[in-house]
Amino acid sequence: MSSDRVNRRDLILSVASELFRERGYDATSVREIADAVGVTEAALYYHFKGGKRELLEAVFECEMPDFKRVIETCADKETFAELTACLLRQFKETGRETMERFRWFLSEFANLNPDERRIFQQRHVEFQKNLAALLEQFVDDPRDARFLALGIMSLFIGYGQIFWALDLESVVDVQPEDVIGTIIKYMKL
Amino acid sequence: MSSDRVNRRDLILSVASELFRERGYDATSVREIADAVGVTEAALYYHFKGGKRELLEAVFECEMPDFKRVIETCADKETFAELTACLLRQFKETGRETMERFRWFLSEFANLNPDERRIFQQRHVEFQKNLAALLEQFVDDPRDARFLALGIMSLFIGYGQIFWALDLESVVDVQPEDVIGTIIKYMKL
DNA sequence: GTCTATAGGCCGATAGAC
DNA sequence: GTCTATCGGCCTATAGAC
Repeated sequence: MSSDRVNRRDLILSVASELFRERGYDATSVREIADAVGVTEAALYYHFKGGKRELLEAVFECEMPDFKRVIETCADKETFAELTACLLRQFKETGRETMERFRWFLSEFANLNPDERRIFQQRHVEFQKNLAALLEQFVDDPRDARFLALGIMSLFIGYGQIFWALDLESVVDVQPEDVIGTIIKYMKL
Repeated sequence: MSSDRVNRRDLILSVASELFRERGYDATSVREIADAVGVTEAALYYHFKGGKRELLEAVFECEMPDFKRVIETCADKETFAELTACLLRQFKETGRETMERFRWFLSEFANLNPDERRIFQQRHVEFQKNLAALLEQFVDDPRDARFLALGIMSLFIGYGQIFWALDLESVVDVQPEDVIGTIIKYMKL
């Protein structure tokens, strides 16, 4: 069937994506990917003529974290407390997956070429700008709004890397709202 | 000379450590390490009978981040502002290297066995407890002190991963004192 | 302790039949 | 499009001479 054919490439991509994230690019062989999909290496090379490296590029593209939805969901809040509560809620719902991707991009950063790095960096700059725009409602100095946006971003990502990627949650028994929430509780805004 | 002989093992270790951090464990071959040291593979296997895996274990041990010095340096501060300023100063001085190691441990987490993971996690729990103890001077609720310690840790590590490991500093042009300092500026402590 | 030589395996990639 | 078969190369690791 035609749809089977069309989907075959996507299937390879999603399997490769999972294995790359699980074991890392260098530790994953084309053989393993082909086996997991249930095709031969030769078939895989038919779909990805650029070989393993093209596979990586395709995974980069489709696994790139996207923060647009987070900003959109929290755009209409009228107080700082409501805004941060909304961000925290989003983080608890979808942050785990985003943080796993972030960890992978970070660990594979050495395998990216300058262009690919730029794209990933640009995503974060974009998020920072959007968040800063939201914060300007509650902060007089736009410079402060920008720095606060970066700080909040650091706080969330720091939590994600320590407690989820490093699995410290299994040792310490805290929740995002405890750690991030307490910092925010002490902020005069 | 005897000292040459004693140091040979350490030399291999430091070269391996650098290559592992630069390219990752899986992407670094024993051949490359031996070449970089200037010995043959066979000589390397004489010093590390457990092969590549033993090399990794040894690197884990000697590259493990240690926060003791940070806590000691900032232990005598009398206000929250002084304490955070001291932490920020330490971070600017030695944080870059610590954060590079953190990034590496994070990216190689899948290659660690449960025991090794525990040791790394334990280091962070220890730091958190020490920092919480310092914060109890300025915060009434010990529970809040603990959560604030975790939050501050998240903030610093988040900054390090985003702006240094991801090299966002080259795109955004901020400094740790801008981002972390602004968050702290808005805290009522 | 360090070397040379080599075993044995998995790697990425391709040719050519169907 | 998918297969079988295969190539040359690099990998980890070891045996044995010096």
